[in-house]
Amino acid sequence: MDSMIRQFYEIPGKVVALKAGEYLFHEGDSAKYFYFVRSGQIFITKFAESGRVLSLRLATRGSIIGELPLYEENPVYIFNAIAQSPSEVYAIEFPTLHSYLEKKPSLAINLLKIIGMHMRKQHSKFRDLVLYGKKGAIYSTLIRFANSYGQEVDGGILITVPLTNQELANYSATARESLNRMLSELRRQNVIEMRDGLILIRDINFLKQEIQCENCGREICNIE
Amino acid sequence: MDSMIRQFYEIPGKVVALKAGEYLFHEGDSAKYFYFVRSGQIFITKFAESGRVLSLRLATRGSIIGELPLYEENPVYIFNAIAQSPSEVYAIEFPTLHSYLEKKPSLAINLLKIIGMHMRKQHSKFRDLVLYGKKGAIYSTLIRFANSYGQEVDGGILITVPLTNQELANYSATARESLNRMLSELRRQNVIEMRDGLILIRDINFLKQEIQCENCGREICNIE
DNA sequence: TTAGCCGTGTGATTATTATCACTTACACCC
DNA sequence: GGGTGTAAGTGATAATAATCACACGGCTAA
Repeated sequence: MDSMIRQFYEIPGKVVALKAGEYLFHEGDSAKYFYFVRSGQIFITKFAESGRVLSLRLATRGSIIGELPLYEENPVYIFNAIAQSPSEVYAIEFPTLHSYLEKKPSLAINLLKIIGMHMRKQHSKFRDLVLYGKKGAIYSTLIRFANSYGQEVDGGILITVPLTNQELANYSATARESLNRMLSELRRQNVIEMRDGLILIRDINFLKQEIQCENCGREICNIE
Repeated sequence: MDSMIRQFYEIPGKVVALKAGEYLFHEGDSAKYFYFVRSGQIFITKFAESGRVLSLRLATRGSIIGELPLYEENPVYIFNAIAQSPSEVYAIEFPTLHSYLEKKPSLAINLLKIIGMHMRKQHSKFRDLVLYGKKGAIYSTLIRFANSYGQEVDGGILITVPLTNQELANYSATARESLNRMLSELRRQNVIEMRDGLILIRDINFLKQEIQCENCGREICNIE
């Protein structure tokens, strides 16, 4: 993925540094920049009027952000982007990106590839949620986090991002209590365990089986 | 949308004619062609092992199909495409499309625009389902069909595509019986009515309010 | 040291949705 | 006209998930 991104560094833009918790943009803001992440992690979320929060991605080095309104008339961000940890992003103005895309076909094709990958991710997430309910959403989220931020340790895969139950619930569009109960159940079944406040997945195959994972690969089945 | 598609006609390809009910491709088939629809309507669906069917789109004139695996290593269709009525599609081989995209930046940019639009559609569908449950999925499906295939008539908007309850349920990932009950409820509330086997939406604003429609416009809120 | 806050865990209850089982309605064909 | 098939409609029940209420533990700031 990094190789596809490299090309974008040649486009003039600016580096933006963010502290943990700082917003890069809010949904509804008029959209001026296309971003990609140089370092750190960025939450992508959406608010519901009811007060609920829907978490969509946790972008990391090499992820692009804010690409959706690229060719809109009055571009507006439809998500929030919030730094989870201190982060740096590279910001390119839409008109600048437009002109480079017109001049450099290989750049446009790379962007096509990246966005195509995003589509695939979304489809697979949609599938998991729709066909296997909340359980599907939660198991799928765990697998995605493992693929993006998992580290092989003795006993399984450690998800190296600290996540509260509430945050995990936001990713699976679930009530915190429901998520909590399902995690307890998984713990009882020895599928996961907690280690220093992080989740250790002991039996990822169990999760995959339950949601009839199509083994689409880490390129697609991730949370970035 | 048509203007964006016109360019693709200049690429060498072949016309494929389909009878109603005929498959253009099955999920799992190795993918060789990128298609766009010249006439007729094409169902895009996905099967679950449980026997359930998930309907995703009803493509029509100007819609592109099979774009997802365009840049995959071993491209495979991940959906089924079935003609709903007698249809014609234009088929372009992936390598041919690749070379044209490299030569004509404006073509790549048009494809970017189209795929970007698809992303927006998907996101809004995901939102409706996730935040407002099955009711959200069903109301959203009705609104999308109205936007794509609705005709203003006396008393409301007539959805000019014949749809069984089962088919509608597949679009909303709902049990037929649940869908049926919700439609009955909407009929009782005078929000919809049946006319010659088609659905007439008498009060689309009711549907929009219930799911906190963001009024994203027909370009996005459709089923194509 | 202690009060306050935050996150976790859990029981009880309610709301939503699926499933099962069946009836009715209608079109089509012999 | 009767038989067959397919879709619609509906009651009863079960499964799933949300909501409400509250207890507990750990951390921290006064």
